[in-house]
Amino acid sequence: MAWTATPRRAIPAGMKKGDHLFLVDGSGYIFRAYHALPPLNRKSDGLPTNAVLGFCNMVWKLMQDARNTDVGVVPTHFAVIFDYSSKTFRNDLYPEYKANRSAPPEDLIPQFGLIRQATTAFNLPCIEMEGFEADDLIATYCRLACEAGGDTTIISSDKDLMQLVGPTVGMYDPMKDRQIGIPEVVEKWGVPPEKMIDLQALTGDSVDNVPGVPGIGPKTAAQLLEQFGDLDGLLARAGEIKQDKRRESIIANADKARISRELVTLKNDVPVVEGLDDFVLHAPDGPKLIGFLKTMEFTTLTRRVGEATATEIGDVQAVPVTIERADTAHGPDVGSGAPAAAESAAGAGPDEAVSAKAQAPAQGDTPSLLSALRLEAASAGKIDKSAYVAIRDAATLKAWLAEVKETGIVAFDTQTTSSDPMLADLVGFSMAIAAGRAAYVPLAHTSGNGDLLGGGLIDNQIPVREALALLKPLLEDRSVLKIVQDVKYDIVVMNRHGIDVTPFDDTMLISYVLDAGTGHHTLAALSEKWLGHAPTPLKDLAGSGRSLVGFDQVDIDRAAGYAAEHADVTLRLWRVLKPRLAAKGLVSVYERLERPLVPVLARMEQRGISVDRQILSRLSGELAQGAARLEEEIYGLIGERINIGSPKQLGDILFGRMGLPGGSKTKTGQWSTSAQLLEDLAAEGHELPRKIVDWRQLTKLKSTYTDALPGFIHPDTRRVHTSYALAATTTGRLSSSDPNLQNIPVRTAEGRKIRTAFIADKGHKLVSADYSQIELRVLAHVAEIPQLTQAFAEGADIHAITASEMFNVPVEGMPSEVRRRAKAINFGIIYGISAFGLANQLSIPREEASAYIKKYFERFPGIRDYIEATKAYAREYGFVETIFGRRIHYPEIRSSNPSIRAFNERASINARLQGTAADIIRRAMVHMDEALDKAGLSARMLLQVHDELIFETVEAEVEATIPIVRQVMEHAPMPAVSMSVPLHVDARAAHNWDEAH
DNA sequence: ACAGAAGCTTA
DNA sequence: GTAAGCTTCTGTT
Repeated sequence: MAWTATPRRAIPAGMKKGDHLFLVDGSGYIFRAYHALPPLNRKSDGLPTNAVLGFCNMVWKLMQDARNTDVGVVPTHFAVIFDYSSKTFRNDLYPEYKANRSAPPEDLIPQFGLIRQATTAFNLPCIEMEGFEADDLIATYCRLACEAGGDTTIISSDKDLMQLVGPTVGMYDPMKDRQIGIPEVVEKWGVPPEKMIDLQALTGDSVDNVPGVPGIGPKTAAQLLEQFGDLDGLLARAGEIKQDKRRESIIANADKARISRELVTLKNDVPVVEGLDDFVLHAPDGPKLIGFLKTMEFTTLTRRVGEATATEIGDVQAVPVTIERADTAHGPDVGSGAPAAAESAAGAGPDEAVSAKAQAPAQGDTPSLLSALRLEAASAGKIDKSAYVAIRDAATLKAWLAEVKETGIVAFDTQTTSSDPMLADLVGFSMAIAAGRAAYVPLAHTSGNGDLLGGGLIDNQIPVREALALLKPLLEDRSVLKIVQDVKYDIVVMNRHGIDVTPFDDTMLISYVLDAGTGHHTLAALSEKWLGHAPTPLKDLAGSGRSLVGFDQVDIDRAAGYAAEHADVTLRLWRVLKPRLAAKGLVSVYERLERPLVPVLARMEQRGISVDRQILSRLSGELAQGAARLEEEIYGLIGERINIGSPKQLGDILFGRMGLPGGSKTKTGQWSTSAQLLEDLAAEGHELPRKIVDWRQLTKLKSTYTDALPGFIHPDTRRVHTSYALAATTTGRLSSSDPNLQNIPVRTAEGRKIRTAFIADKGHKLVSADYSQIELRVLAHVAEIPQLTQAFAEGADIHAITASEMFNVPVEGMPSEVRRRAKAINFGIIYGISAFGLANQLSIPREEASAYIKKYFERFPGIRDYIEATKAYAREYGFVETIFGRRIHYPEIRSSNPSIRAFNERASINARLQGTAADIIRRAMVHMDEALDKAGLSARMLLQVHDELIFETVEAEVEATIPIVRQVMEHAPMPAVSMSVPLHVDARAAHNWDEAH
C-alpha cells in the first residue's frame, strides 16, 4: 500500500482489504477538548463552544485528508461514536462503576448536543447505543473491520481503548498529533496491548471507580505480568511473590482483580444496528456544513470549508441549532437520542433521519456528484459579458473592494506590458466576484505611439499608486481568498510593488493536480474543456509577432472586455475544479506540494543569479575562433562552402556526394546526421565527422549560452531571472525557461566553462547541494528490493553491486566495462526499460540486451513485479501515483497501437520514480526557507535543477548552512512518508557554479 | 511570421 | 528506454 491509490467508491459497500476505518471516540474527545482548549464563547450570545470548535477542526482535518495529520492514511470509512447514557451493563456487574463521576461543568453541558449536531453536519454517522459505552461500540466495529480485512484507526488517546491495538488497529491522539501503535503501548505501559486488560485489572482506575488491587501501580503490574504471564497465572501463583505486602494484597484482593478485569474488558459483540457499509466516507455537503459552522460563528473554519468545497459562504444561511441548557440536562448523555435536534441542526428536511442508514446514500452527498452538478451548472449557462464594467474612479473601486471583502472570495488578474513578470509594468487589473459579475480597472493605458511623445496617459484612470494603495489591504487580507490563473506571475508583479498576495488559489495548479497528463493547463484550454467557452485570445487585442503592442496600447473598452472575461472565467473554473480536489482525494497534494511552492519560486525568480558578462564574452570569442578554424578545415575536406548547420546540406554531401557508409534516414526522408552516427563514423577512422561534431558543440555553446545569456541580465538587478513553470511537465518536475537554467552544460570541459560565469556576489559563495541517485533510491523503496535497500543503507556503489549480482563478479577489482553495463541497466529501469533502448545505449545487439534484462529480472524479481504492477495499475485506472499521492494520467495506455501502448507503459513506470523524486525536492524547497530562518542563516535559494538546489550565502555562514540544507533535503519525505532507503545529499561551496557542483 | 524537424543541452 | 527548453534550418503562410 505504499503507493497504490484506493479509489473511493461512491456506492456504499462493506469494507474490503485496503480500506481504512476511522472511529472517533466522540465522548472521550469532548471532555479532553473542553479541558485542553481555552474557553471560547459565541460572540452573539456567549454560548460556550470551545469543545465544539476543537471537535470540528479535528474532524475537518481528518476528513480533508489524513496526510494533514500524523495518521498518514486516507480513511475510506468514518464514524463518530458516543456514549448513550451513564448507565451500562457494567453497573449491573458492579454498581459503584463510575459512581464517583461528578456532573460535567456547566459550560460543557450545551456542547454535548452541539457536537452531535456537528457530526451530522459533517455528513458523518453519529453512533451510540443504550446500555453500552462508546468504547464497546468501538471494540465491536474494530472486530468487524478486522474480519472484513480492513484497517482501523481509533481517534482517541484513552488507555481503556489500548487493549484493541494490534496489527490492523492503531490509535491516533488528535490533540498531540501522535500515533499509538503496539510499540507506543509497550513503551508507555510496559506490556503489549493484549495484556492491557490484565494490567488495568491490577491497577484499577480511580476515575471510573474500577477497584483493582490496592498498592499495585502500572510499573508493578507490568513487572508482575512479565513474570507470571497473565492475571490468571499471577493469581494462581501469587504465593511465589517475595515482597510480603504485595503478596498479601494480591491474595486478599484477587476477587477485586477479577471483577476489575470484567469491567475493563471491552465488549466486542455489541448487537450494532449500523454496519460498516454505513460508514463509507462521503465528502461533506458544503452548504449544509457551512450553515452549521456559520451558526457556531467559527469564521476561520467556515472560510476553509468554503474554499475546499468551493462554496460561496456568503450564499449560505446560518441554521438553527438545538441548545441544551444546564437545567434540562442530566449528565454526559445530554442531547443523545434526540434525532430531531440533530436533524434541525443540519438543516436537513424532516425526511432525513440522523441514523447512518438513512444518511449515507443521499444522492447529492457524493463528492463526484457534487463535482458533476457544478460542472453541469458551469457549462449550461453561456458566458454573458454584458455585465462587465470598467472602473474609472476611486469611489467605484472602493465600492467593489468593499463587496469583495464581504464575499471573501475574488478572482483576480493583472494586465501588464510583458510576459516576463520581472519586466512587466502594471497596466490594469480585473476581478470577478460572481459568475458574470466582473470589472476591469485600467490604470496606465496610453494613447498612440508613446515612443515619440513619451506616451500620453489616457484620462479617467485611477493612478497606479492610488489603486495599489486601495488594493493592497485586500490582496493581503487573510480572510479574502484570491483566485488566480497562474498566480506566480501576479505574485511577482505585485511583490515588486510591495504587495504580498495571500491567501490564494490557482486554477492552473488545481487543474495540474487533478489532470496532469491530460493536456495543457492554460486558461484557454481549461475554459474550453470545462466551460465549453473559448475566451478571447490576447492576440486579438495586442497582436503578435512584429505587430505586437504592449497591453497599455490596447483600447480600454476592448481591454476591459478581455480582462474581465479572464477573471470571470477563472472564477467559474475554480467553482468547477476546486471540489474535484476533495472528490479525488488530492487536496493534500495541492496544499502540500503545489500551492506552497508558489511563493518559494516567486522569491527565487526575483532574486536571480549573478552572471559574469566578461567571462561569457571572452568564451564567446574563443568559441568563435574554434568554430571558424573547424569550418575552414571542413570546407577543405569537402571542397565546398556549404552551411554546416544545415543537416540537409550536410547529409547530401556526406552520404550523397562523398558516399560515406551507413547513413540512415530520418522520418522525413533526409539523411540522418546525428551526433551518434557521426561518432560511429569517426570511430571508423573518418576525419570529417569528428570535426563536424566538434563544430556543432562549439556553435551550440556559443549560440545557446555565451551569446544568449547576457541578453537575460536584468537592467536594474544586473542578475539573470529565470522563470519556473510549475505545471509544464507531466511528472511533477519544474521546468525553467527565459532562460532555461536547468540545461547549463556540465558534461564536457568546454561546456563547464559556461558554469564559471555563474557567480556569487562579493563576500558570498554559491552552495550547490544535490541528491545522490535519488531515482534509484526511490526505486529501491517503492519496489522493496532488499539488495538495493541494503546497498544504499551501507553507502555502497550501487552500480557495482548490481553488476556483482548479475554477473557473479566481486565488486573488488571489477572491470569498468562490467560496471558500465550495470549502470546502463539501472538507468534503463528508471526509463521503463526496453531491449531496443538498452541495445542502443550500449551499442550491442538487441538479443544481447534482452539477455541482460532477463538476467537482471532473475536477480531482482521485485523490480519485474514492480514494473508489471505499475503497468497493470496504469491500465486499470489510467493514471499512476507517486508515493505522495500525485497523480499522472496516461489516457493512451489502453491504445490498440502497440507502440503507443508500450510508450505509455514506459512513461508510467518512469513517472512514479521521476515524480516521486520531484515531490521530494518540492517538499525540501517548501521547508527550506523556514529552516534557514530558524537557524539564523541568511542563505537564499536561487535555482533548482531537478535534483540540485543552488544557494547564495555570505562566506562566513557557508559552514553553518551546508548541514541545514542537507538535513532538510535528506529528510524531506518525512513525516508524510518514511522511506526504507536513506537519501544522500552532497553539498559544497565555491565562488562559481562550476566549482560548487 | 510561424510551425515543425533536427539537433543539442540538462537531470 | 524517461522528463524538459532553445537554436537553427526549412518549408509554408
